[in-house]
Amino acid sequence: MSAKQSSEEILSSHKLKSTACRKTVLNELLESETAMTEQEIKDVSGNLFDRVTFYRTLRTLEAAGIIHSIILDNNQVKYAISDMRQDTVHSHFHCIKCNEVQCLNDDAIDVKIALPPGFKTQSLDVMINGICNHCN
Amino acid sequence: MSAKQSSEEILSSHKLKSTACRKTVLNELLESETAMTEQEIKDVSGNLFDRVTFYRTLRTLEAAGIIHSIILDNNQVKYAISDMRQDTVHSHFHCIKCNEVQCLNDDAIDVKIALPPGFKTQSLDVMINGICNHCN
DNA sequence: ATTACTTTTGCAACATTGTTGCACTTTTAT
DNA sequence: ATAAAAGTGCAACAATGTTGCAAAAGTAAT
Ligand SMILES: [Mn+2]
Ligand SMILES: [Mn+2]
Ligand SMILES: [Zn+2]
Ligand SMILES: [Zn+2]
Repeated sequence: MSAKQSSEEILSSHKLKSTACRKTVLNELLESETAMTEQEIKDVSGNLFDRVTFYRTLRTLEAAGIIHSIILDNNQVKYAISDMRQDTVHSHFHCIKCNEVQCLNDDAIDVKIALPPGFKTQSLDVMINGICNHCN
Repeated sequence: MSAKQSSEEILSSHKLKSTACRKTVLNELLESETAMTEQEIKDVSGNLFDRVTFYRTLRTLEAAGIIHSIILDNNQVKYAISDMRQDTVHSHFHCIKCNEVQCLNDDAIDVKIALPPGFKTQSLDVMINGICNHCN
């Protein structure tokens, strides 16, 4: 809610050390309108770090709940900043033309489930594939 | 619909050659209640084929629309037989306890979407994570 | 500022999976 | 049975995931 936090603030509020790689990744994701692949983040930030460091940074940020990963049909993995609220349903839009992915406002989606007896829902992911506003 | 087709019938109806690997994969998936990983199919069928052949077989069957792949959070890929009807929305249940995945009857799910202007939906995937009837 | 402690990083190394080219084998239609 | 078309196994390489370990950097106390 309210003003956008800085990467430093985010890291310290999660009790994570403020390191160059973490700040870089966070800054790129904070600026980006859409979810980014590891490679895309590396490309725009200048490939400054070892790939293992990058890998571990993404794992750390994800484990802390700061970012989340989105897996696409084509096995591509994209990352996006998580907003604070932990909804049961989270949804993404994937443009089949430009391949961009963006998190959707969760109350844009209303899902009703009628599961067979014995099944219990815990969380719900929705992936909408289609054409985005830019490509339309 | 109605009686279950044999793997040979399925293959010929899609104008695909009837080969040992394809029949094996199809038979395993036809028998299975739940979606299977490539490794699981190999394991139960005795690892008779080269991994490249297996890989290509899965691609071929998927391209033909005979099977479809389901990608999980943990980057695992599972495969399941596709039924004939091509619905816009397809949903899966993923048990977080036993890791089994199954296709859901699509009319068990009702999704209402309110996308921002300019966005057009083409297809919709729903992944329900929870506890399955066996693990409950 | 220096020190001591904790965490992160880079590098090597290895596993798994995806992917292609090519020669050989199998399937399918004549 | 023969020939054309398609599939298979193998080698080879790319991309990604994953761990151990010693060096480097961050953090907090002196
Ligand atoms: Mn998201
Ligand atoms: Mn399915
Ligand atoms: Zn687009
Ligand atoms: Zn289960």
